[in-house]
Amino acid sequence: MARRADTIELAVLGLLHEGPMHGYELRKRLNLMLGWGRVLSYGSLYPALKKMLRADLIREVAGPASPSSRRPRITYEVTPAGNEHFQRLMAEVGPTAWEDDNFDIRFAFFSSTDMEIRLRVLEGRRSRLQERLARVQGELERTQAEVDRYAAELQRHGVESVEREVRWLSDLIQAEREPRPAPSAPTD
Amino acid sequence: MARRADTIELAVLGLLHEGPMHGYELRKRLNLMLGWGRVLSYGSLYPALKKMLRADLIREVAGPASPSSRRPRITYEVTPAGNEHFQRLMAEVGPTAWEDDNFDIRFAFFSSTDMEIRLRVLEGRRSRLQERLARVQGELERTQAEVDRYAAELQRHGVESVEREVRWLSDLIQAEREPRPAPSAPTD
DNA sequence: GTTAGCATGTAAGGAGTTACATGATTTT
DNA sequence: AAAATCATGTAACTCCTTACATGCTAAC
Repeated sequence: MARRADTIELAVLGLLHEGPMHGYELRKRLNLMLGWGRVLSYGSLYPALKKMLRADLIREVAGPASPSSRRPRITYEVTPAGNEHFQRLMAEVGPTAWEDDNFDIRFAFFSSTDMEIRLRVLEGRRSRLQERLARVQGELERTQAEVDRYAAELQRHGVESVEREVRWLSDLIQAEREPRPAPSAPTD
Repeated sequence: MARRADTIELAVLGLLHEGPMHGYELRKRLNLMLGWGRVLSYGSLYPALKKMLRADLIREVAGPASPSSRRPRITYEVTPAGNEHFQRLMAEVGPTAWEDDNFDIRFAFFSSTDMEIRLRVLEGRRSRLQERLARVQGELERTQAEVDRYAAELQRHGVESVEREVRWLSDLIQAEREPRPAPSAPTD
């Protein structure tokens, strides 16, 4: 099943998909990629790598990729089993929280999957957002008068942001469905 | 100092500011208020209430607010010490992560603080976002060519969203600075 | 009469951060 | 020569979620 911890595995496998890397570089790339949102610490990355090594999802690369000199860096690459696991995680349909938490990472590695899965992920996210939107707007109407001015503004801004994201997803879904890879976005 | 756990305290104190409430209701209101983002479980709320009770931030309300009948609900109210603590948390300048994590909650309770603090919180958030924006955009330029199509689109969307939020904050800051609260009554 | 919602709590466990420990190499 | 950055790792601790335990009342 889709556990919480699979997030790191997904990210690591996705990055190693591009080529062998060692832990330090993995962390840098990851923190760059996530950008906004939490940064990953060594305290979670290295143990995760060890675990993945034991599970045969990744393996150490034999040849010393760097000429020599430096401290022995441990460079990893994906195993066939790791590749399978990656595809499974990319396609996985789990609890809402899991799918939402991992949307960004999945999206970032879309190039490494099929269109079928890309569409499923995009549409899944869109429908979850729309569902929440409906729920929140229903609650807004019900409690309309009694809410504080600032609380209301926060709600309004939240709704607006989510509506924007839904539009973004819709554009992406459409672009995904169209055969030709359009050069630029139609603007907003 | 500002610890991670203070988030719940801040939220509870802010809600109780509106009037006495029991745990169950507190949780409902909170999950409504947070809306998007994680929901709070009883497993964290009730222990937190106990802890706050011990710290004399809240106290049980004597009079049975509800006629009777129901299971004995424990209704809480804020103590003077709790009120002080609330104001301290609202004004607190801590590590970036803490301030960012708590921005929404603080904003939702803006009515319970002074304009001075509101401005500080809004401006603090804006400058942190702008800082990150500059950093990410710098990195985008540096790595421009080599990034994956989807990863790039995610970055672009992220930048756009943050830019929007900066504009939103700027509007709020300006509104806060203007003497007249344009649309409706001057105060509450 | 049984399901759903109200209401409060505890125990176990997951996940990740912080802080510590260590040492080489490059830049200033 | 010092400071920054590369590089890997461990241990303790925090915080929260899940699952369990309990029992009442309202609605269907």
